[in-house]
Amino acid sequence: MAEGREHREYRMEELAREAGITVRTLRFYRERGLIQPPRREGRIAWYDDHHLARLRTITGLLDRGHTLNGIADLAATFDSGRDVAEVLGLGEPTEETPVRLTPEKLADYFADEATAENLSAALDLGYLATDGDEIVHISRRLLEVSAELVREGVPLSAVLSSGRLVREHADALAAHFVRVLRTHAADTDPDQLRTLAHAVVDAELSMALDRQLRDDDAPRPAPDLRGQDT
DNA sequence: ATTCTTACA
DNA sequence: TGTAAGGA
Repeated sequence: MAEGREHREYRMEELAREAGITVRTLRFYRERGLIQPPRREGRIAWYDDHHLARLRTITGLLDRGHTLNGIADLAATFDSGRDVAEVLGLGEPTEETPVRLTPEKLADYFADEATAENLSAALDLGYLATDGDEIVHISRRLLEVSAELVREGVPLSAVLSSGRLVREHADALAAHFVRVLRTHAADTDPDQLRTLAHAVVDAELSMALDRQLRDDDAPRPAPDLRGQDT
């Protein structure tokens, strides 16, 4: 019979055996903060599937050449990350599809750019969230684009900074569209607003890119993007 | 006697 | 990271 993913608990020796490490190594990892403290019942330490998944992740990253200290940084980053339910809320009406990733897959996307600092920034931006020992990226599109930019040589830190900037402007634009709708057409279906706003921004961005790419030898200040309301 | 920690190699 | 010694 195959072992279903149960919620059983393990004592040190059993957990270590399942994870393919020694008990000494297990304690070593715990001292370095690579795994969270076990549930303590008097003298004995109880570990669960959560810890087991983490241990397998650690050995996987170790095999990929990551250093223990590096993994410790990643672990700290993930443990400090908010939970997915918190970020995704109760089914927000976004068109973006989340992507579930293992830490290894994330390393595949960004290679050595997947530093603790960058991951921390991505968590802060809300791009990434932790769900158990897995990671969730809130938008497959943003994930793919980010990976592509990194492949093109853009540092991930710069990609994330750009994301933060775009986020601010997008927030301003969205706030403006909503304000206009509520002021002049309060009865309009919000879904129509999405479509119209998308079209406006897409067209304007397209033309803006044309302008920026064309006269790059004619120095010209960037157009100001500020919501000047009452 | 068992389970885990401390300390040392 | 292994192991011996010791607390609970």
